[in-house]
Amino acid sequence: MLSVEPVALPLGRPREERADAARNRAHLIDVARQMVEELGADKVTMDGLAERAGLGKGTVFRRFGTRAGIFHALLDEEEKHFQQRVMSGPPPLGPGAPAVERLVAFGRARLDFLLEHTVLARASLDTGQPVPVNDSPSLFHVQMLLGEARPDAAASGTLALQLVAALEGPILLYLQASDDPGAPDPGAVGHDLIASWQVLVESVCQG
Amino acid sequence: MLSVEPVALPLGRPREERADAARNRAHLIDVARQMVEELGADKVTMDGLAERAGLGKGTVFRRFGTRAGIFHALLDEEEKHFQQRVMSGPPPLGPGAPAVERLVAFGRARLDFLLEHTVLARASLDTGQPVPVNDSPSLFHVQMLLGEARPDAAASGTLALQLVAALEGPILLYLQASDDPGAPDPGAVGHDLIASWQVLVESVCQG
DNA sequence: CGCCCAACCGGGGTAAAGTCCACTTCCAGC
DNA sequence: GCTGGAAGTGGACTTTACCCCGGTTGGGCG
Repeated sequence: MLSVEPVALPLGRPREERADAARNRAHLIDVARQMVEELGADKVTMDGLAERAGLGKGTVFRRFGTRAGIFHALLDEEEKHFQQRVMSGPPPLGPGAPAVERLVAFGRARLDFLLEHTVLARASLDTGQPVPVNDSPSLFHVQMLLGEARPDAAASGTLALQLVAALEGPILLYLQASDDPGAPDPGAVGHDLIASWQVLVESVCQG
Repeated sequence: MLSVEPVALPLGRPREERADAARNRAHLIDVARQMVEELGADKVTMDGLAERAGLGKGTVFRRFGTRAGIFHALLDEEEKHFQQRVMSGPPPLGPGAPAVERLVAFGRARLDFLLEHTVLARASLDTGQPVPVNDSPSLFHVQMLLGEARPDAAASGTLALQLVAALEGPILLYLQASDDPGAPDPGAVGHDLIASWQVLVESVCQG
């Protein structure tokens, strides 16, 4: 008990990411984005990415854990901008409007976002382990607004989860991103999804 | 132009599945089910299944196309029973009750079903190509009932799609099937999902 | 009953995800 | 600066989904 604890831990975190590691991550993300738009997401391979980035395959896996992790990382950068708009942009998407209006606006924005990034969003899905609900800003946001508009119904949290599923499920799970003629125009489908999202939200909030 | 067409095609289909092929399919499904409950779905391998069934790997792929196809086939058999109950069972799940009540009952039954078959349902998901919406009896059924209860809102079809996503998404996409202690009890979550499904449906149908 | 050919079978081959571990590099504390 | 050890790196290795194609067989038809 005579020894002193080495107290001075700079942050609560175990450790910061090392400088070279951060540099490699940034570079990998760069190269990955480039490869996605050049070859399509399904042609992006771990070996390919490693080679083109001039790094070892082990490095790629250490940074992203899994193939889906790469696309998740790419999507995350876009998501940051999106979150920015939601949290501190102008109403009704940002704060300052009634909860119901914000929910409707959020749905519209979210659908636009997903439609624009369908490929990444789907590729970032990892069969095997589910989407971590805990750190989903979407769920958090919907839960909050719903708690404001319908405190009773929002209590258990599952309603918010179902609403998020209603919002994201059609694009992540069901809809084809098909290019073949005769397929429904994605723009039109997006429009319809926005309209029925509004019906859904206004109904639930006693519109 | 003198030759006569060989008209007598017994069915509109190109051809029936050959007898030995059908036998092999049945056998494979049998062995697969056995392996799933013995080893868990993620330990079921194409080679393993082939070997244990005493067949070639090529045969397995020819029959099921893809790894996910196996689980899809397994799930399909259960799904048949489920559909049976929905289409011709006693009300309110079967016909004979008002549309809203049938929707609520359908949600409850569907959630029970998915909770019971979570592993298969998730394993049958194929990253790469989305769930085919066209031949989804669930969507068809919800669309029908919704058209009965809210013809105006159901018109575009997207609302039904979103409701199905609200029903299946939480289990297929978001919820952990985790066994670790401290995790939410799946039974309790199921109960909550059923309750908020009811809120959702009754709201949309002007409850 | 035997012919014929499309459907079917088998299993070796390929590609890509993910694991492992010996080696290298960063950086906090002296 | 120097140094100890934690963090990071590379690439061979393993595993597995999925492709391919030469050989086999079921079953409609003459």
